[in-house]
Amino acid sequence: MAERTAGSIRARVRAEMVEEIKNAARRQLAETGSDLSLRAVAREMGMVSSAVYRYFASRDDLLTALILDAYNSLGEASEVAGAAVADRSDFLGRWLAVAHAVRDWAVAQPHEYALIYGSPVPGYAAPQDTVEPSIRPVVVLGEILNDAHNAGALAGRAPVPPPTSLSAEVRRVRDVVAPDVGEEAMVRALIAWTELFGAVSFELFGRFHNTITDLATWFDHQARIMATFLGLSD
Amino acid sequence: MAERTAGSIRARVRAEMVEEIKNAARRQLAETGSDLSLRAVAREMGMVSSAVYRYFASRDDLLTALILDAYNSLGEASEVAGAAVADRSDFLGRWLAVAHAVRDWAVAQPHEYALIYGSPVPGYAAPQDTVEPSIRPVVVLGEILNDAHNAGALAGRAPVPPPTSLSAEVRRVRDVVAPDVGEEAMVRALIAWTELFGAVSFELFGRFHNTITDLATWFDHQARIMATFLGLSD
DNA sequence: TCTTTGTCAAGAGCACTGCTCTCGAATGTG
DNA sequence: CACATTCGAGAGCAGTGCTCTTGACAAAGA
Repeated sequence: MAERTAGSIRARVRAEMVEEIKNAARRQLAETGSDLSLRAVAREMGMVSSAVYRYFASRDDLLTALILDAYNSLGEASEVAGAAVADRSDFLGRWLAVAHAVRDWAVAQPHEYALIYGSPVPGYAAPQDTVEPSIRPVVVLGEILNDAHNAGALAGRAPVPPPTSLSAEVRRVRDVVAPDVGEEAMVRALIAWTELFGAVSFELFGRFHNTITDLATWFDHQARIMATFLGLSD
Repeated sequence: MAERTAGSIRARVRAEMVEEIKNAARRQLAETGSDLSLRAVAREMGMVSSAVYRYFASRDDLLTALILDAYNSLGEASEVAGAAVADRSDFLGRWLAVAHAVRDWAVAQPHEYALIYGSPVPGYAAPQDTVEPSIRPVVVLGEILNDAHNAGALAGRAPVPPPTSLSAEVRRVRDVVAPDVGEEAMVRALIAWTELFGAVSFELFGRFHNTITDLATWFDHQARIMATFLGLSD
């Protein structure tokens, strides 16, 4: 059995090695465009391919590690951006900050975004570990909504109650993410979340090619309109 | 030079062969999950791998053919669904019909949906030929919007004009897709389009796993709310 | 009818991939 | 110091996309 003593030198070197391999993999992913070759990673590190298997049991394992890192990186970016807005009652500002943070992160590392929000990799099943980090941006958005509601700043729109078969599930999400808001607001939030990531995906995957070129301005405009839809504006 | 006489026997056999290969590829794509192997396709057809290259110059070529077919298949499904609504002035009904057609198509052939709306394939650049078939669903949606506008059924919402740097591009899209509507309505349409495909992607790529289970009902509910957002509902 | 011409499938082969196994060498711990 | 563990290297297997050559076959021309 491996001892893996916490502070041991071996363990530290090993951790560094793992980090280096992941970095090389990320670099390769960015260069070749979503095509990750274990052998090429090994080559770049000046080692033989079989040596990499000392650190990752399989290519999928390495990919999973990258995916987890990406989720956490995006999650942290969202949280930082959301917390950076000084005026906590500027709910529109907070929403825009987080939305832009998500887009900026995705534009900066498109391949990692594709890794977590593109089509799932063949044969790859997301382990349970990815669930918690994957909802971090959603939690941030939920907090804003909840705060706005409690401040009475969530404009009441004509309520369209979800059909009974959905009601329970929507409420369960609500309880986790924005416990104080109504069902109907939670539905709108889910829609806004869908639209946000739809917009980022469309931009990154070239869906707006030759249609809209000033993508940053478009994203901002569209995020503001979605804020109104949410009931957040002014 | 190849003669390729239109009705020649050789040409007909060849066309059938191409179709058979594509079908085998689609079948394999559905089974293995987005992992297309030319050799496996050849194996399934009882021929050797090199023979396939008589019909497709490369694996990417075969993939491109599948992508083009998928675009046209989805486009036709949208058009048929849109045309099937007898009451042409039931704009909400028409919108819902097309939206559901898109989702139904995607759910029925998830791998082909992933092919065209997932992360772009490594190193693969969409040829110009894919542009026209890829906007067919958008054209259908634009028509509904245009008809609704001309019938005075497009509820006027507080106009949020796009910033000047976007205005020209939005108007250019408008002129192609729904020439009679205002800029602000066109923006809402683009957002609704984004949300629609975001919703389908979220469902197919498992983003709602363990969150919302009655996905068909959710999609319908959410499409109705987006219709209100568009200004379509009654 | 015989010959030419183009098309086709097959097979071998190249460079690449993920992955396994074995074998020495280096290394930290008792 | 000796032992046990960990590591990197190398060979090797089965798979991949793709190329090139070879021989069979069928459609058109003399």
